[in-house]
Amino acid sequence: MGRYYVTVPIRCLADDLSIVAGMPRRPESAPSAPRAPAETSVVWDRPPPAQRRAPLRREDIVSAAIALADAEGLGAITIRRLAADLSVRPMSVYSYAGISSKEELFDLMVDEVCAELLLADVPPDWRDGLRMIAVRIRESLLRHPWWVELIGHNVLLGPNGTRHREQTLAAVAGLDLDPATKFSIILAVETYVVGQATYAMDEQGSPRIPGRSAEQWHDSLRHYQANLVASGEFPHLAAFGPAVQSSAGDRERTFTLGLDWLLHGIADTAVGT
Amino acid sequence: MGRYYVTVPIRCLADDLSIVAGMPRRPESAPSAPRAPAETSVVWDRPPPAQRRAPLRREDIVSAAIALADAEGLGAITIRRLAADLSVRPMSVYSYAGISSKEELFDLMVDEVCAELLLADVPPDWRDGLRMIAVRIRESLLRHPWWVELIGHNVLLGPNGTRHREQTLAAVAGLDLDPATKFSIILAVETYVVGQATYAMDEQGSPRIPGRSAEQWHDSLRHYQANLVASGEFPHLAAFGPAVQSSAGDRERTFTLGLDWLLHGIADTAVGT
DNA sequence: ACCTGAACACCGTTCAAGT
DNA sequence: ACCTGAACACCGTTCAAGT
Repeated sequence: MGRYYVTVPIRCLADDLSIVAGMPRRPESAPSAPRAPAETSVVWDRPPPAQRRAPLRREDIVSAAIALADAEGLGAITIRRLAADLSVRPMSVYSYAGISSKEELFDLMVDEVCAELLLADVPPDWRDGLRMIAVRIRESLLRHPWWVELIGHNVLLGPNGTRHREQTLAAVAGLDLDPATKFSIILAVETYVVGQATYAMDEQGSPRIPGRSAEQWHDSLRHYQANLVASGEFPHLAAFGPAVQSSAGDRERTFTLGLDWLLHGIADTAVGT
Repeated sequence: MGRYYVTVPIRCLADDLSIVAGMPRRPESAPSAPRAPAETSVVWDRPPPAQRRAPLRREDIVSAAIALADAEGLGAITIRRLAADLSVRPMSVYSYAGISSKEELFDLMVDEVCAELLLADVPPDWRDGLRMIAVRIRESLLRHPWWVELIGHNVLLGPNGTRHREQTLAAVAGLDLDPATKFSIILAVETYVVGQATYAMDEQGSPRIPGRSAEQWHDSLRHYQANLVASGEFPHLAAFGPAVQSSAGDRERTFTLGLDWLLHGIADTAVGT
């Protein structure tokens, strides 16, 4: 909780806080109480009716969903949980967000994150441009790990996703290549980034056995691996030692190395620069 | 249904069929009927009790789960559905598979798929080896699209996953580089493949609006994109035309191109060959 | 001891009823 | 017309009861 808050866009955070701070219309599900229990008290005893909050906007719901997914993972996103966070009934999430399924909420979340990818200026040099875009994507993926899970199923072609694609095309526009090859270049870079982020995910495995913690599970896995290596059937694995798990710094170094290799290969083979 | 059957390993298919062909112990949930309704008929009228099938083995359950996921997607995998397919009660899936959560079933499925990655011989040339491994991973990912969804969360370090890693390490063992760089090379190639497969997934989007088909949804998306392009705000996107969606052949060409770029970059920058 | 029926605490979504 | 309460048809998993 709060782990990613530092890096979440200010706007999202502000929206979310305003929601939390706003007077919830129905803090817990009071069984549709009558307007005012006039018989049981004097008016002065009763607090004034809560300021009827302005109706939820779609962006409020999307921001809250992103904050929830950042903090507790995609699995925590439930229409009912989201509704509770927003002090609203479940079905209101559908009507206020204007979605007709949970999947469409995910679409909105993905496109919102795509806004983080947009550059103020696209560098003139294609390598600088692609590198900058790649780094941006990586940062957003690490900031919103749930995006990795959605990226295969939730297309990136909402308004912000389209703007991002336009910028990526702009980055390679100057190259003297046919469109198909340009497109391959873009895809090669973007898929590389997505793959790196995907692999980075499995560091934070969820527990397999309900009672035990993720930490215990990782210990068991390490133990299992050590036994395998000790069997002697895995000489190359043994040569690498148990230092295979990597720190965040290692992962960034590996990412940069691979990106350089890829860009170098493109420059040398496709572009000829 | 049957869409991937051609490419599913023979063993899986055979296992699954034998299960289907085997006499289901309880075809539909008879409300725990008494052993033999002796009063209503003569023995000769009653069929002999179904041959008590040998207890399910873990591999039967895993094979059935893989076949189900191949045919209907990861979302179709439900303990209850799987139990029904195997003519068994839900809780029996847990006991016979020896799992303590659905997540562990996924772990077993992933490791089973890892067996498809193993090479009979690792080519001596590092580039040949990595290319062959990359192609193998890609083929398995396309054959089992659900694997893409699991790859971030379900570690690849079961018995078969470990064998696969050993082979990948063997492929680069001959290089005169420090272990960390070798590991970066492996990760760069594997993550590239995973990323390519991830992007290939979003061709087959699931429907967003319950009533409508996925086809209708894609049409709407195309229409939306066309409108965006028509607005004139996306000159580079417009220059590419609507031919952005790609055939399977295009995707394979893009994959191969990018893999060549990456391997070339590695050879030129890291290896110096 | 192994296995499992019934129950529990959830889901997303439908739909009829409210305003 | 917009909004939503209650209901429906599911989940994964617990746990006590069966064998």
